[in-house]
Amino acid sequence: MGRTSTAKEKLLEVAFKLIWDQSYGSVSVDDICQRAEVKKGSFYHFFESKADLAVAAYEEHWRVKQPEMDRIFSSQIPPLERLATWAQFVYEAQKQKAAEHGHVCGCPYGSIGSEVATHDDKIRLKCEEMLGRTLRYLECAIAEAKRDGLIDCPCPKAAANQVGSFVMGALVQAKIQNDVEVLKNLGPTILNIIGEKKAAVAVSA
Amino acid sequence: MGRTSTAKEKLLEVAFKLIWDQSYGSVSVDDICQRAEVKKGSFYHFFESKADLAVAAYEEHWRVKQPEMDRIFSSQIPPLERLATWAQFVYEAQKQKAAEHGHVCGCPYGSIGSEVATHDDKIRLKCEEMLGRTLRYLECAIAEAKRDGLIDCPCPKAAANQVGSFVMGALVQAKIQNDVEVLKNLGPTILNIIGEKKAAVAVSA
DNA sequence: ATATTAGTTGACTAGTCGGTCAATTTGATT
DNA sequence: AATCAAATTGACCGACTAGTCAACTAATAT
Repeated sequence: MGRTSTAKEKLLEVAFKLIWDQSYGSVSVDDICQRAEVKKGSFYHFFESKADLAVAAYEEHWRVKQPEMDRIFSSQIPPLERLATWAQFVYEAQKQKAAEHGHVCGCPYGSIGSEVATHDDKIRLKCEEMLGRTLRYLECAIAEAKRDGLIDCPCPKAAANQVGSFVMGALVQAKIQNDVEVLKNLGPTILNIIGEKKAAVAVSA
Repeated sequence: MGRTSTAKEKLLEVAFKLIWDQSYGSVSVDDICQRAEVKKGSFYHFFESKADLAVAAYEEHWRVKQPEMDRIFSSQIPPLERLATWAQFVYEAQKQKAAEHGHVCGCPYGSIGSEVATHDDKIRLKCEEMLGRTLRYLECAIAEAKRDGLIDCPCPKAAANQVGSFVMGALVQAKIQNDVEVLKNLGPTILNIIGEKKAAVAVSA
């Protein structure tokens, strides 16, 4: 039935990259079409609006990202090591992005989410959802660390939120200062927030 | 010499409010002029560009905010209490803003800063400066708490950055979730991050 | 009173914005 | 080979964008 096309996929990919690299408001539909080598008419054949494309682009991005997250947060890996690996991953990913684009790009959920939060509920809700999915990995790892007696943490869910806030804030700072090195050592602070038990005997001395 | 005017001050005030409430990109010069009851011609009599206005608005905002920060971080107050008061202040301020505008507004430095970071260096640098000024209060309080032996903290400056990241991230999350209650109990986590000494004897048991 | 200077005004530009649409082309199915 | 649905195209829309400017007004200092 009818002809086939890769235009939709190209649009999703280009849109996510462009919006992440710049911002939602400063990237126009024309920009996206030009970079995707797709005419605007085709754009509106596949998407109802710019906001709809953004939401779809987030979902497509997650489809690619999830396996990576599943690997980092694999049950085969000790829970605290998962968090350390994730922290390192965040740093490395930002470093690579920064090298590609010439500046720190920050968190695509946090930056765009807080940009449009007060005037585009569709995108805001999608960003909220993406954040929630990420926090679930954190909560799971923290809960398991607690079960293993590795940390002293009354509420894994609250702790996951705190860790999420800290990392998100660090990404915002890195973007504003345009300095990826802000993200170099998130790991230790994360462990500190969730109450890692350090050699307790030493404290009693 | 010549006639006097309050237009400039009105523009600064309205611009900051509007941009904070919405975003830099989605607020037009026309919007600002309309709300300030100033004609666009007058706008460009006082400011060279929209970006220039934004930078000036940040400075004007700080002029009003600084005394408040000086009071919260007064040397007369025990250092850890300063941090707790600030945490409470952030929460209360956001609650009031949210009640006024019908949605959480978040951090004017973080939100706008990360929105424009990759395509407006003037504003980015101003936001960086505003963040730096805020971090100085934190660092000072943390250093004093360390001096007083209240906390176990190797580097006050690094700790201040961590606290700043955490609070900033919490503000982003609050904005994206449009829920001010995310900010209700920042205090304890802040103390946790900077290594508050809890009854050490209990740990040795 | 008058010259000077600062502020005001509204019409104007050229370009961009998100979005529309009818005509056309294409490729897979039959 | 014919059919039909899906994809492409480019011209087009009205609204809006940041920014300009020459004419005008009014307050102040002399």
